[in-house]
Amino acid sequence: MGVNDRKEREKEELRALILAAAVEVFLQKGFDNTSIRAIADKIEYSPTTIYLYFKDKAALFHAIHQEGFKLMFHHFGPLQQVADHFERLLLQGRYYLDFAFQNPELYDLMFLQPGTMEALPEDLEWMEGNAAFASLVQNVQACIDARIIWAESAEVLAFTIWASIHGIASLQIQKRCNKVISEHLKPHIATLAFEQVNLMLKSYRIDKASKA
Amino acid sequence: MGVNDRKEREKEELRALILAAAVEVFLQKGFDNTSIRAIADKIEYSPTTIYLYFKDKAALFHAIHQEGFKLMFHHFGPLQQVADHFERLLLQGRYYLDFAFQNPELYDLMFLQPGTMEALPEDLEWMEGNAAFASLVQNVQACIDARIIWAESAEVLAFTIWASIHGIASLQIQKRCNKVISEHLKPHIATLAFEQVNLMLKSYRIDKASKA
DNA sequence: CAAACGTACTGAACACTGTTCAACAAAACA
DNA sequence: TGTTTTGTTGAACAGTGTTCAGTACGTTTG
Repeated sequence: MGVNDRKEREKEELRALILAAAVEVFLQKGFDNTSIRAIADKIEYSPTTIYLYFKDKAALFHAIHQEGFKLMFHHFGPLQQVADHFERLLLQGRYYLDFAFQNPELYDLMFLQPGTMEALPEDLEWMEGNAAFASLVQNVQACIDARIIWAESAEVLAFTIWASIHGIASLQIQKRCNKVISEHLKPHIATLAFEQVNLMLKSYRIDKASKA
Repeated sequence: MGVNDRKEREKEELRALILAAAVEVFLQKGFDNTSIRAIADKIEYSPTTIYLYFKDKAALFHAIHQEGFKLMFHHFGPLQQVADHFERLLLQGRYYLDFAFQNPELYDLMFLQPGTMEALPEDLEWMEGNAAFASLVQNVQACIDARIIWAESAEVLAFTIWASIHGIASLQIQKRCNKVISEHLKPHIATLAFEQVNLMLKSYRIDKASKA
């Protein structure tokens, strides 16, 4: 049955085409101004066609949000080469912030838009988010096991770390930073953020002096 | 001219009526489902009338956001009675999180929705946010001056504190918490958040042992 | 008191949005 | 060749923010 194979391939291709166009429009015009009709126009198909490949607009945005996570995991790739546990944890924080600052619209969709969570397919788990958080917990646990840092619960500490870094990213992306911070500090927000991450993580570090 | 006075009073009253209805619909139906027509229906006026009192939907939401800040400042009221600088700073963190958890929709509008910032009247300053941040900076500065905590810059530390707490509030309100945190931790998110605030603030405290 | 004015208000319309459904054309199969 | 399946779409529905010409009423003036 070579015919069915080809048809399935073509279906996959059109789905990918729609998704690519959706990402493009989304990154160009932002969340609120991304309409089904605009996406359809871009690929020269009828708006109705999109509904044959995605249940509704929420499902389409969920697919975009998945692309965002793919990109983020790709961004995290180099971490696997870092052997030192604490260094790896530090870097993950930096890479996370890097990703947020470099892809504000995607970060918004992944971690800020509430709709993205409400539209999880069939109320299943948030796989992408869980995977990302699990990798953070794992890195924290490695530090605890190696007695580099101390914490009662790796999960709680990981959540704390995540919240702090996310807070900076969120304030920046949702434009609360620039309205509040002094003019002379604005160019250094990214630097400040990194220093903050370092400082926070190091405050959990077991003091080597107290060991001796 | 008693007539003009009365007219101005009536105009003010209708504006207040529209705003109250807008807040009510907003708190009931959420940001996305608050339509001009729904607000107009509630007060039995034509949708067109609303545009005689508010330039557009963004201006109306800006007014709601102002109401939110009024409520928050009211929430902060008891702080003025707290004489101990460090205790006051701690409490401000708790009250801020309290406010966020108790008024998620308002917090969303005030600190998360990007539209709220883009629609500042005539690109002026973000007065409400600036005032709130200034009060935090002031409390931090008081702690620094009293040599309770150490920091190079009160503003930078205030920003760091704000970002951390906002991060927790943001993850909670935008529903990323419940999807990622273990089942047994969920009932304690608020508690965890408070402990996190305490821990973070205390890590900046000047160690009394090192003084001696 | 009656006519003119000013203004608070509105109905209808425009251009958009997401979404659905009956209709159609073309490809696949018999 | 005739039938069925499949991919695609135009038109429509209900909703959105917003505008503008028009109305109706309270106030001021002649």
